[in-house]
Amino acid sequence: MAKTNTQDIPKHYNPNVTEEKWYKYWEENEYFHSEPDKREPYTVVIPPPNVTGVLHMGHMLNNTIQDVLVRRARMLGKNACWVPGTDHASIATEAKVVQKLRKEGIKKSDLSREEFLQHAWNWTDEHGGIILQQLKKLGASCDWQRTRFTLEDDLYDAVIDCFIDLYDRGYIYRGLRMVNWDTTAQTALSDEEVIHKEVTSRFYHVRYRLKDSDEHVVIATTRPETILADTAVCVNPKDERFSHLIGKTAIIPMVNREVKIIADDYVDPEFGTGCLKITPAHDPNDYELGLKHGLDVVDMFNPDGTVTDSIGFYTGEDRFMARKKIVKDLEKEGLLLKVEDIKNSIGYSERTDSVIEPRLSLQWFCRMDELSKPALEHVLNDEIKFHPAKFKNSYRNWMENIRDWCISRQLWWGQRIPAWYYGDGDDDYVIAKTAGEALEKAREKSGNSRLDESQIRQDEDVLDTWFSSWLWPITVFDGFKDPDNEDISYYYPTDDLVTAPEIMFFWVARMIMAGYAFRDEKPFSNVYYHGIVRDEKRRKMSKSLGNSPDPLQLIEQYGADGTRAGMLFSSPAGNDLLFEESLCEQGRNFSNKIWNAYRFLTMNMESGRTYKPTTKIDPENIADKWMMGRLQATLREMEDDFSKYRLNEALKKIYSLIWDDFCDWYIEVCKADDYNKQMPKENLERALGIFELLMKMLHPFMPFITEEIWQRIQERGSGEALTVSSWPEDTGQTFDDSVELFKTVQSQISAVRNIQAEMNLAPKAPLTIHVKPKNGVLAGQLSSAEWIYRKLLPVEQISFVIDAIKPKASASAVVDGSEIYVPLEGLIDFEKEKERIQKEIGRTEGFLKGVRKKLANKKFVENAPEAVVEKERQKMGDAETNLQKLKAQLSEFEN
RNA sequence: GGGUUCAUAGCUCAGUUGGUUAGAGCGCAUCGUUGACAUCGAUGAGGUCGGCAGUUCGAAUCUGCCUGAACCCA
Repeated sequence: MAKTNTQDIPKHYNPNVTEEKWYKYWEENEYFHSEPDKREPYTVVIPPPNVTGVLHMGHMLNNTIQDVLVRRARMLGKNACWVPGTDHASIATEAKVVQKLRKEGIKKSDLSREEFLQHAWNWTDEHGGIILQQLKKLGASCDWQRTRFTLEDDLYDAVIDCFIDLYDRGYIYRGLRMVNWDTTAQTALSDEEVIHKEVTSRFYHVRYRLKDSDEHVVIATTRPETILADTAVCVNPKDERFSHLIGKTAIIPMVNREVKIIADDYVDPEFGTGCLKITPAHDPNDYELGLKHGLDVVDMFNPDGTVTDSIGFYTGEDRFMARKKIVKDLEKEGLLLKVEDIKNSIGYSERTDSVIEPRLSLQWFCRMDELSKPALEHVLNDEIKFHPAKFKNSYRNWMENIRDWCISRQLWWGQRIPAWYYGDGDDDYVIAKTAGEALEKAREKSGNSRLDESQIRQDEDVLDTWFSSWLWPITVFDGFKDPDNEDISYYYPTDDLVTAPEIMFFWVARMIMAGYAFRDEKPFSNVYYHGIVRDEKRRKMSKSLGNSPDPLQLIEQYGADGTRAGMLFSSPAGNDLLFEESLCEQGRNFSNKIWNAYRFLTMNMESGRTYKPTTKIDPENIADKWMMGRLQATLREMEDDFSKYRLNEALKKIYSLIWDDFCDWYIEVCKADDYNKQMPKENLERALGIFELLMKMLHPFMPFITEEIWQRIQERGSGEALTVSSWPEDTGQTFDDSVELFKTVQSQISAVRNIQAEMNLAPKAPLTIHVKPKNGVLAGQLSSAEWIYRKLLPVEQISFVIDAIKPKASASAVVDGSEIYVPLEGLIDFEKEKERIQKEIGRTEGFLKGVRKKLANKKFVENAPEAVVEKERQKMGDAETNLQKLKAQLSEFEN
């Protein structure tokens, strides 16, 4: 039963108290916890945020969307399970720990692996997972009992098992390759972790002398320091300028190394000087050429990007300092001929932002050719659907040109590669889960049965974090440890994955590969890509730019509901979101509107009485039927929007239904006739019943205020929270006739209001209104709706007479064939009124012109479908009637 | 260089298979607080749908070219 007459409801809604209260209540009642049962499952795994991370705007958007989907599924009666968790983010976390230790005066190199990991775990235990607590503030309805971490024991083991399995299947190999080297983190990176940026560089033209000749060649390079590691000069064989030089010997400046001038089609004669310096150790293309032509490889950099002592110049200098120095030295020797600006693309580390150094090194790779096949096929055939579908194109493009994945990282924070070495040969290793197993295998492979544990050593490196994240939909349900367990059998494949397009390759593609590789099944059915949150200048919001508001502060200021609504208002699937705080303000205002609608209803309750909300509408009341018809129509439209992941559209519809229809019209017509009286009890109970349905429809978007109102409307037991209630039923009712009639009444009332505004009438000045309906049927219907006019306009007198005559001094309007006269004796400004009507005539004539032109076109009448032509005729007829009436009204003033 | 996407009101965006006088929110303008809400209400002014051709009875919507922007991959 509804509580009665709550006088103490404040004028403004305060979300802070409510939100904390209800989140606690939901958690205590374990509404978000899921266990397998007979219901249909609905499963979402969270894109695990970085364990060291804090909530930023992107997380907020991402998790709001997931929460909307999950909450709606729960209300639809599905067994909703949203699994939260974090990943260990090896590079980022290790960098943070190293930095922290440095502040304490401890160098990583002074610590053993075990000691360092202890520090890292301490750090993680202390600071990690803050972000999960922050998600609660947002209202995220995750099953917290299922929280996982990619580096916890079970998930660690799964990654090792996965590595061993793929190795046994021939997908993993170790090889010397040119990799992307991050000199700050001092580790290899995958291609996906490199960000290419267009920059302006200096292009240095340098002269190389030729041996036993007065001639020379000129090369052009953006990296003059690597001259010291050159092992050839290359020209295009078709380039006549240089054909006589092929086979001759050039002398590398500074180091005076003698190198051959070779020929290869790879060289573009148009680019630079047409002579290319070849540095196989420090450029991927040069490396390929080196292999082809059997060139020496001279490595001149240490892992940290400083020059090695084997070169003899600039020893220990950073690569960029070495560049400055060699430029000076070359200039001194007269070998630097020219410097120009050039635009080129440079790779930067995604994590440390340092310039990637192509580096030849021995790394572990995962072959992608086979794994990618089913992953591509099942996206192209919509077994896994992308929303919006346009992302299938870039997915396909990437998949078809996929290259092997460098999975080893020269770090300690992560799953250690289960490779064990027993000798110095390239092949002297075994893959094993434990040292014991490794020893056994090593003895067998080496044929040396006397090998002991001290003679084998495990690979020092760990695996790429994404090599654990790609298993996430499987490992969160322990699908590796126990492939047939109840959880994974029930929840897998999951339903929806919500993420940003920027990690399609990092994660989505690889999860799909893992799904088919390890369970022969997709990991999820739908991928919903949302946009990137940008500021008003279209810049991506980031901490370093300082252009991102603090999400928690937004929640503090506008409420989680307001903030969620603000984010969703402008986030169509796949499009970037230009975030403005005013959107959250709009969300907050909406909360307040709802609050006050409820406040108003309670003010109409008599103390001591009980009110039973009902959804049974009064069949005699067109406003009731209209409201219910609108509600049912919106329900169906939202259904359609959800099926297309158009969450912002669904939100806008329920927003408009509550604000425009329910508050501005329905509650208004429910009010008592007399301002001093209270709303009739039946009206109030029906309004409350509709209010409850509206709260259900809004709940996935704004969970807190809806729960608050829901709990205020009636006393509820612990199983009756809105969060676990059911989504409104589609009754199939449309009430078409009532909806149409009510809309007619609405437009007539608007027309009168327009007269009030344009004639500068006081809003409450009593009016006499003569309505001249366009036909007798309508006259009867409108008469029965007279009470609505009286509620919404300051009506003194109103009539609905089919042969009404326009009083002399009156303002008038034509609404869809019906006329409205408002006598304004003494108040009317004739010029203004003429202007009003003239404007309307102009509008109607413009419209008529278009329609007539269409109908005058023989080809249109002959070719267009009959229904379309008929519609045009109808429009023409209506417009002609309206126009004629308007002209008659105007002529009244001419006499 | 290869690929993808986009261009609609001052701003942010809808406009789903071609038939609307092209819609919404914010912003703007005018008016309005004795009781639901000024975090509000009423009313209104803003667009030759980037440009040029074409297909069609009919184009914001389809095709081509041009201009401008963004993203991804090398």
